[in-house]
Amino acid sequence: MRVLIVEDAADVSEAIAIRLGKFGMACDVADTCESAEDYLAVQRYDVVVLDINLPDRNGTELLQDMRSAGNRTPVLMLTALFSVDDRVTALDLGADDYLIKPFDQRELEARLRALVRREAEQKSDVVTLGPLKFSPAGLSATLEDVPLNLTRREATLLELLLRNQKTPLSKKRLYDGLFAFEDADVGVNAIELYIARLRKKLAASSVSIETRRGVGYRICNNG
Amino acid sequence: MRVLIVEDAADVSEAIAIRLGKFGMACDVADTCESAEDYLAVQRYDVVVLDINLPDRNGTELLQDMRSAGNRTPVLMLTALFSVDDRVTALDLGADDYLIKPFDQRELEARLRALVRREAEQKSDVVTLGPLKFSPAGLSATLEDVPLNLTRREATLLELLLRNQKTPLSKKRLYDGLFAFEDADVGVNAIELYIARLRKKLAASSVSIETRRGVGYRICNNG
DNA sequence: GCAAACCTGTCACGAACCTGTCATGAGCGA
DNA sequence: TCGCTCATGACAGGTTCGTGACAGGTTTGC
Repeated sequence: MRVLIVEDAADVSEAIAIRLGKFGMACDVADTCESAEDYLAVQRYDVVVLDINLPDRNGTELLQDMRSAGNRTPVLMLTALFSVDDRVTALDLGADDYLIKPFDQRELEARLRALVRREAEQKSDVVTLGPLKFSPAGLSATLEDVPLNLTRREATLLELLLRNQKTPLSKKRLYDGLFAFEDADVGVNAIELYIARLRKKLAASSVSIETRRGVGYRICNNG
Repeated sequence: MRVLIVEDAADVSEAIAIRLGKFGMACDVADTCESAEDYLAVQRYDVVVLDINLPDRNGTELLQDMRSAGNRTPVLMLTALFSVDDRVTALDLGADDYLIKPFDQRELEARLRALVRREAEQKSDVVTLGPLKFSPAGLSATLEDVPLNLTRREATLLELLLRNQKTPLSKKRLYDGLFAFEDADVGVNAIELYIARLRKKLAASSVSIETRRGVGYRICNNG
């Protein structure tokens, strides 16, 4: 899951990012509306945490721009001053939830999960490919009903591949799904590594990951 | 098991919470419809105990909102004035059970367990895994018919694991099932501790708790 | 009321495992 | 054949997990 945190107080955003990171959420941090727009232009997020008070513009304006541009990503507003008016405005503009500072980190996490869950309720079902079953709920997979022991990264990668069986996924795309910007120094080679590790675990079955040189990877079943 | 108690009489809600707490249920208390909605937005509950008479709105309205928002959490209505009309209304709106004040605490417990059981489609009260039998009513378990001496927390954890044998449960999920919001400062490490303690008690049997690093825990029987 | 027993959760440290880099070699296309 | 992309084993570093010891709190029994 990928989260964009738009917040100018570095200490706050960092605390959030570290904490969410521990629960497997990939966090990017923007400290102005402008940089937030850059992030949003480049990357799809599962949810956005948006402070109202930002140095360059008001967070509600950013929200408004997002919505009028057709961006339906769930947004959680965050602010110290949240009058009833602000709150109504925010919700009317398309915010999905709000939280008043100071807030409890655990509550933030819970609300984010609730938002994402609401969004992902439909696609949380089990994905199947021949003898391979993947359950996003527990990040677990079985091959001919024998559990595969996948690590978190392996599971994420497998999910990406399974959800896009038609088209090969470029290494870039996989990379974006697997790592946040802050993992900036991770080499692209890491993707190859995880593909190799997945292949090893799938070796005994009819499911395989095929390479399209210069294009990407695709998972398929030759059963 | 996680319970939301919506009741404005503090003495009543507190009594319920303390009592249910002793049976390993993590209870959050809301004294208005509004705060109840906040809780519901943030946290998944196994069951809601809902008073009809609340200061801000009628409990049935809250119930109606929940159902129309697609929330299928079992609800037990609670009230002093329960005419047949009220009762019919409540059930029509999607309440799963009702109880007339004053009521016996033990009856409340029993009904809550029944509701949750119905939801989990458990035929019998007792959950079994190989030589391990768990009875939620008394929070007691036996291993090869020898009683295991479980503490409240251990028993709650075991129940969570047993009711979700298919998918590994994340530490976060276990945490949410074990602790209420008011236990806010408990560290995540506590989960590891209780897992260790449970393992010790299960050591002599074929039942074990496996770790999925970075993903969660799962109980299974290697008999 | 008091004391003993027990439950609960923190801390700290070591072990186990995951993660990503590097380096080397294979495979493919031109 | 050359140059590139990809595959994969080995390894270091970091993170997550397991567990013993302990302090504070609660329950139990007297």
